[in-house]
Amino acid sequence: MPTHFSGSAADVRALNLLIKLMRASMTVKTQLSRAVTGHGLTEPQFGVLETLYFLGPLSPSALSHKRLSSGANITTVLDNLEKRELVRREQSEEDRRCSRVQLTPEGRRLIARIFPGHVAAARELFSVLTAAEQETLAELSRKLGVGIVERASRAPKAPRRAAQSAGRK
Amino acid sequence: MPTHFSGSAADVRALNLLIKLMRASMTVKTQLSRAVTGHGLTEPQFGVLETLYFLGPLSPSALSHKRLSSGANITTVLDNLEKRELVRREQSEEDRRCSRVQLTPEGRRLIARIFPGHVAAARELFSVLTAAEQETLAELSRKLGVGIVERASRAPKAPRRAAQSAGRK
DNA sequence: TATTGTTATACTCTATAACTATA
DNA sequence: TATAGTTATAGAGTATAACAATA
Repeated sequence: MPTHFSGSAADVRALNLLIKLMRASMTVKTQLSRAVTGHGLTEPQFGVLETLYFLGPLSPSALSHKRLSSGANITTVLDNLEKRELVRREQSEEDRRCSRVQLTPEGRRLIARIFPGHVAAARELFSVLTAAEQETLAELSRKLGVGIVERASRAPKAPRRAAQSAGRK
Repeated sequence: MPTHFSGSAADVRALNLLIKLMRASMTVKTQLSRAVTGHGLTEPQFGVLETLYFLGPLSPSALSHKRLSSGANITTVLDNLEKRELVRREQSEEDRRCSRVQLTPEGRRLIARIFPGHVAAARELFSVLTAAEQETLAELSRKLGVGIVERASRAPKAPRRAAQSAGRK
């Protein structure tokens, strides 16, 4: 798509970056998802297991924040994982509205078995870049991701940074 | 998740890059999708319209290759676009198995209206990086994406380049 | 026989809104 | 009233397999 588009230099640069970045990330994602689907897991399911594996038991609402999806959606994904007995929900005793989601032994076993291969596959894919290039790419990605989130939180709605709560009331 | 993982230096580097790259691309994608869903389009629908807009009429099979999804899936997405009269299918006269998918005037109008804002939004997001950083990120992304695809096509199935058809029979 | 495309089928994901239980 | 989570509902995406039409 890079052709046919005429705009400012900044527009052309942005579009070029957008295409390259999306294509690269999609390619990586697609390649890596093979290992995951091979174990009968969908990508969201894998993401939830991985999150629980590294962060420990979490409430559904915490999971929905971490995974950036709605509560109802997390409920669905957890239902599917619970059917396969990979996670378990336990009700909290202090606040009985809350629950804690944790890996079952089988769930832990599965993610522990998949994860090293997942990393190895990523290492293999990334080996088309030198170590230095990988580090540069990681750093620029980090700066981009963090920068966007920070900017968004600084100016929740308005396009310019203006004191929003000081506006009309 | 970067914590808690112990592996070789290459593994740690790969996992770090994977997390940063996926997070950045997801953040960009999520931000940009708002404009698209605002027009009642899903991401796959937008992708198909965009592809037809820049490449002209294509067959469903060509679309499924471009978009990296199955033929049946493209059929579904095209059905949904056709319901809204944004694309039209025409049967080829030479090879009557084939068809050509093209934008309707409304489809062209819609994508032409959305696309500039899409680019502008990308430009705005990427402005957290300098122009030089954007170019570096694009170049490394390109190298990564192209490198993976080339490597995969060189060794279609086997992990090592060995004459596959010379194996057992 | 091989190719193009659709149908049939079956899930999973996803969101919004309404609801339950608790605080 | 507000919060945590589920249910209800609806639709879109996705894939595999079977099929039709054509080459």
